[in-house]
Amino acid sequence: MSSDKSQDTRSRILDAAWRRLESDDPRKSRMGDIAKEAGISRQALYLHFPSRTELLVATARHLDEVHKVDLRLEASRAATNGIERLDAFISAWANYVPQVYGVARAFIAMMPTDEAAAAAWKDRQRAVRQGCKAAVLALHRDDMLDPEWDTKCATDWLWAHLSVENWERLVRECDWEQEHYVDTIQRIAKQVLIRK
Amino acid sequence: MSSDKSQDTRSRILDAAWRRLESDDPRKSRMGDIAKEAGISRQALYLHFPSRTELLVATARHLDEVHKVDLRLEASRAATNGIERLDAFISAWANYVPQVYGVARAFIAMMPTDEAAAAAWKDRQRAVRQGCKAAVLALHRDDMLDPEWDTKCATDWLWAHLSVENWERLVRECDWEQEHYVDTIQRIAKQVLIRK
DNA sequence: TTTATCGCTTGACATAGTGTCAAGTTAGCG
DNA sequence: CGCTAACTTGACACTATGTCAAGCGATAAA
Repeated sequence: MSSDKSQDTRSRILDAAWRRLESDDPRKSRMGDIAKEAGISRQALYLHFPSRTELLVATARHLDEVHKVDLRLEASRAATNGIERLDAFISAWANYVPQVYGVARAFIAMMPTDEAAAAAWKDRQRAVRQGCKAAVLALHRDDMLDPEWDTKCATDWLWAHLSVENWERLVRECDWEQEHYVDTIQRIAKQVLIRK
Repeated sequence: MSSDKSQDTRSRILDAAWRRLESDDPRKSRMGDIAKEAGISRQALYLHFPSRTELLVATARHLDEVHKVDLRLEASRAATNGIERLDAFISAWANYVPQVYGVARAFIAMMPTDEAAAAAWKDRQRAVRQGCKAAVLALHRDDMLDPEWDTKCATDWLWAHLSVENWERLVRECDWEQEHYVDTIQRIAKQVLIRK
């Protein structure tokens, strides 16, 4: 199960999946396409992953590890005050989005039909929401949260505002520069959440 | 082509499609399900609509007519100043979203795979964006647009903020009351777009 | 040197949903 | 009576996922 060769192939599959999902035509990310990209047969894929959903979940986790998401988000927890923390969290997450975009899109596409994919994606979303909540609570502790908001709704809004779909719309469809996106979202978040 | 009976069946199909898309389990909106709901055979559907995509497009247009979207959005154009216009447009659109949600979700689900569905949905989106643009330009004419923004980016942001996905997240997933959603989005839009 | 096992291949097949095709039925109408 | 429009039934092609079975080659253990 965990021989060198098997592990090596597994990595090649995950890389191949990522490459296809990130490519020009992400519709060419069927099991056969990914297998071909990895240089193995379609059936061999199923020897490593029981389903497309599981493969995508593994690919997402793989990306998390490669890009050390934990560390990135950790940094925002180190901020000394609520505002810095908000900025740091937004910057950390918003700059990770472009790198998981391919995988995210695949999950979003599968959600309506695939129960398991929907669950996996929601789970990841929950983690982001957790970060939003922490940022909002930090603001609240500093008595910096605009009294128009309760912490629950503020978290909801921030989370929605940081969604992959929002990023997709602004950066991919409206051609915002990534940097402009991050700056603008930070500015708006502060403007909306922080007491005047 | 335009006999009474044929037109009547067509309406029944559109109603049936809408009902299924809006139902508890919208995955049960396959061609067979919709046909059954309309009380005809699956094949008869294809006598009226050449494809599922075309059926959805027709359903969306049907809803637009039934709910008189043109009139609703017209009202926002009558506002005397930019701020009123922004409020009116947001209220008009945001209160229409719940009624097209089922159809919207179906389009969103088909987008990644179906070229024609993607085009049709983007076309509808363009219309909303047009409304956003008009509202932003009205603000700009009143010299009320925050100088942080140029009109293009302000339009982009407002459009993203009013997306169906955003509504879905806040109202369906986070359990906001529709009224609370509308009020909050209006408040934020003003806070973000209007010069201090 | 034989034997077993692991990782993989090839090819056939089940399933679900869309869309096509062909032949037949039924109701209304001149 | 016979025509036509609207619809039915049933078979089929296609695509993508996922399953199953048989076989093959290299490596490692007896």
